[in-house]
Amino acid sequence: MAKKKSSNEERLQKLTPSGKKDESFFEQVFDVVRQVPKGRVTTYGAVAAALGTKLSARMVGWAMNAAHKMSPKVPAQRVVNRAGLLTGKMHFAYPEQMQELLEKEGVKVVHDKVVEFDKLFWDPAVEMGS
DNA sequence: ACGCTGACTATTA
DNA sequence: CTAATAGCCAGCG
Repeated sequence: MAKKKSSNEERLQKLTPSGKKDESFFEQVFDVVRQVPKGRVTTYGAVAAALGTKLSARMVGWAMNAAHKMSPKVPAQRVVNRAGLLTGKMHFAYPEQMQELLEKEGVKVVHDKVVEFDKLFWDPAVEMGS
C-alpha cells in the first residue's frame, strides 16, 4: 500500500484529469462558488462534494477565509451551512453584510436562515456535469 | 515539529 | 428531543 501522505495528492490529481496545473484547494472552491447564480445559495458540503472532498466541508469554509481577499471577490454570502444558516456571517466585514447581500440578490433571510433554502439550493455538481 | 483550532456534517448516546 | 464525538485537512503558535 502506498503511504497515506500521498492520499491528498492523489485526490488532487483526480480533480485535474486534463493535466491542468495544481490548483490549490482554495481556487477550486472559489471557482465553484463564483459559479453560483445570483439569487441562489449552496452549502459547504455541496461545494466540497463537487471537489471530491465531501468529507471535508470544513476546508471549504476555511478556504472562504482567504476568499474575500481574492479578486474578484468570492460571493461567500451564497455559501451557507447544511441547514441554510448563515454560519459564516460573522466572518464578513459586518455580520449583517452577509444577510444584506443575500437579500439584495433576492434571497430572503430570516433569523440568519435562508428562506426556502431548499428551493434556492444550487448544486455545483450539476453545472459541472453539464 | 507538535498540537490546537475551525465559516461542516453525519452518527451515536 | 438535545448533546457529544468522530472524521476531514490545512494554517498558525
